[in-house]
Amino acid sequence: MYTVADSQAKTAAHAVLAAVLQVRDCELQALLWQRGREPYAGLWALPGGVITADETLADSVRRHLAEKVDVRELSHLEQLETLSDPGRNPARRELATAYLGLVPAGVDPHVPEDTRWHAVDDLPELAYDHAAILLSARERLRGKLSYTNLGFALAPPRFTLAELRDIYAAALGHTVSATNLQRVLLRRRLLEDTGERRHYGSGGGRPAAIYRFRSTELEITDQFAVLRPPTMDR
Amino acid sequence: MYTVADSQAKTAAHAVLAAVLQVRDCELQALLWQRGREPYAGLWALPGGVITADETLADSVRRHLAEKVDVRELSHLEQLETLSDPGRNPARRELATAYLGLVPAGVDPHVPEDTRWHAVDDLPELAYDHAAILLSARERLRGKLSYTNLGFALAPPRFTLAELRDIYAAALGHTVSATNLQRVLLRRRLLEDTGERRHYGSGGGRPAAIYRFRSTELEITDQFAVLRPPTMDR
DNA sequence: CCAAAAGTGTTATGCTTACACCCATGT
DNA sequence: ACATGGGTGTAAGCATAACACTTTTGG
Repeated sequence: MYTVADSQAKTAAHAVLAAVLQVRDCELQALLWQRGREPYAGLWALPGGVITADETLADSVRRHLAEKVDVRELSHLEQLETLSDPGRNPARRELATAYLGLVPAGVDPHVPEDTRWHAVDDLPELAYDHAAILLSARERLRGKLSYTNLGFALAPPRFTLAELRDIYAAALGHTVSATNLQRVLLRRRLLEDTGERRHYGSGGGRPAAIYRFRSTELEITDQFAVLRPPTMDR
Repeated sequence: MYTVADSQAKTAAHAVLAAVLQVRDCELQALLWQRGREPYAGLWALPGGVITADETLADSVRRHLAEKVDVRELSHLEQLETLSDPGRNPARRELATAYLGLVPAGVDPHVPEDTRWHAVDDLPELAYDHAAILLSARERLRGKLSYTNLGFALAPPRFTLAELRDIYAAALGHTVSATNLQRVLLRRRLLEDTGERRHYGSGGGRPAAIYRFRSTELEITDQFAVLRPPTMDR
């Protein structure tokens, strides 16, 4: 026989979680908050919470994130996967749908006391299954940086190629050549030159052209290179 | 105040749906069942149903599919996305997590009366948002055929290259050259020669070598060609 | 004039498609 | 012998990485 408390616990059984990533100080960092109470008191967790009866999952993520970071700063939000292991939450049965959120470099949202940015390469101990979610979020980001225009979501509105190289290098986790990055992104027509010029580092040097992304909607820019259709048909 | 009926209705608010695909008659086909009652009576729908309190989503898909098709035939099952639009089900609030299931060519599972295979290129009218789910399942399949070894899940245990070409062509929706398919899959070491030989078509001709996939676990075989790390570091 | 940073030209490489040609078998 | 389909050799195309070299500024 169910009690009212049971029924409410059951209705609250779907949560959302957000892996919010930003390139800060030339590192890929994630937004985490420190749990105050059990379970996992003191450990760090992804922001999120339970959904209400009349909102979509994406709306719910935005609503919960609003407490942590100004949601207008979110340049991209996409669903990752839904976790359903009955034992993932020791307290009660809870499904959780994970999202990837991105914040452009350069902005520094005001975050609450218990919340902090952490380098994804040097994470503290995380609660629940959040560490695995965060790493899969990074994998998704790395993949999409390569075959879509998702860079727009990590880059500021305008940038030099050296700045963009640093952002890509931080997100991808390996060095990136500004020379080759420029050619790839220009040939694919992801970038356009604004005509402005700016200095990057401290010393002298030739001023860099300032670019912007041509589109801020996600587009697939490079269909998988393998097994593509013959050029004649289709 | 909640009643027991309410609480059960609420706990039943998470469903699973499966887009089960197989190459049949050189076409990519999907398993659909025809709804008997409202809403959407007479329209075709993806198999699925609500989850129970103690199963994972993947287990639930397998359980619901067991009524439609022998689950031992399923060569692959992966999660697609979770749909959450409050209006997607007119009767009640219901989240649904969609899965992609694959059945190898050659087997012909016994299916119930109300269930039939339909060519994905020539679908009947589908209930709910199932048409969009089915098309996104096909996109996922097409992508993964290109950069993983997922072909193992569509191919029979042993096959000639001509047979494999027909399977890839049906799934990808464009012609595929057996010559080039062989070279790509052999160089990536996805296939191995069993040493056996067999005739493919009706007439004469040189007998074809019989191959099998080296692995039947999903593996990423071609990291994105673009923006890969420099060969020196990492 | 020199250092520093940006950007271009050029070459090398790897993977792919396209296609001609050789191979093995049945009738 | 010849038709039929299987398989290999080879050339061409394309996108990328690598790197030398030129350009443009500040001091």
